[in-house]
Amino acid sequence: MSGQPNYLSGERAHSIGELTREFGVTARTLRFYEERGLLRPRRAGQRRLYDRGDRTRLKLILRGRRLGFSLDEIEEIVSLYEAPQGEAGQLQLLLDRIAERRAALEEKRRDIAAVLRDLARVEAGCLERLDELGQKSAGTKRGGRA
Amino acid sequence: MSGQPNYLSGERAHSIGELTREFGVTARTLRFYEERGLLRPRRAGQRRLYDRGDRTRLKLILRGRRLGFSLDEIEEIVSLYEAPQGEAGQLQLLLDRIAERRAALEEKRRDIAAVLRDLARVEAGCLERLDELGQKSAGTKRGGRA
DNA sequence: AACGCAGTTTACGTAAACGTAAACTTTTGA
DNA sequence: TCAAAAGTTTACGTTTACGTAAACTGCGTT
Repeated sequence: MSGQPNYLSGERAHSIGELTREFGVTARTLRFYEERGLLRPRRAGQRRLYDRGDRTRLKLILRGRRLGFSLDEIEEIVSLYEAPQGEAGQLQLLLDRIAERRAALEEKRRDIAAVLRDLARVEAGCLERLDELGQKSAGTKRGGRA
Repeated sequence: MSGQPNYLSGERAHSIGELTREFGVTARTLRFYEERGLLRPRRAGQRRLYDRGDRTRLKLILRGRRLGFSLDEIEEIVSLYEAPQGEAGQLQLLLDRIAERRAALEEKRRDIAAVLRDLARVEAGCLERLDELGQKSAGTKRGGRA
């Protein structure tokens, strides 16, 4: 528990190259996210330095991306995590926005469940059909078990 | 159970305008999906006629879209549902593709769970803070309960 | 000194998924 | 019958999320 800011604490900051390898994104992507205001790494001269907070943000961003959110939406979501502890009105607004996001996520969850269910049905049909074929083949070519 | 094709059965086919209203998409979108091969409504002269099958496909497409899949991925998913009942090799391939899709969906599911968990944490912090404010306000201005 | 490597800015290019406008035909209600 | 409404094709425009290329800087080798 030191009051030191991140860049003075034990953990090393990472170069852009390290980040690209760790997260499987290109440097262009990281710079683009910065340009969009989604990331704000500090600098050592020109070079960007990404600390733990930046990596956390990036994880959130990529999670949102995998879920098909636009960068605008991602920005909104990420901003929820870093809300400024305002007064009652602000807090209520924040709660409302959280509720909205939750609703969107739960729709996605239902969609996923539906697709998974359908896939399971197709798979079952597939296996059944394979089983039939197996039977036939077993009758036709004398053994069955190779 | 009639052997009749859809367009001879009881249910009416729908115009493009009806579809746009039912699903909240533009006609442009429906034509675009057709151009991409995702939909194949039959025609009465020039006009498109969408039957039950087309509406089912559209539902699948929109579900995929909400989940952030590209139209290419959606095409792949939808094609899984209408696989041609091939022989063993084909079936195995189909099973493999189903497994891939399932994996992708389950990653999304985990991502959703993670975001929901984080949102719940932020929400809890929010409520706690609101509670504190409520206490203070209650002490300050004599009543508390409005 | 020269080189290569990682990083930087600037700027134009691109694929996906439609939006929008024009010009035309077909349906349909008054 | 005739004008509005709905639908059609064709074609260019737009936004998002980066890709790609050029030209430059600083640093550690060799």
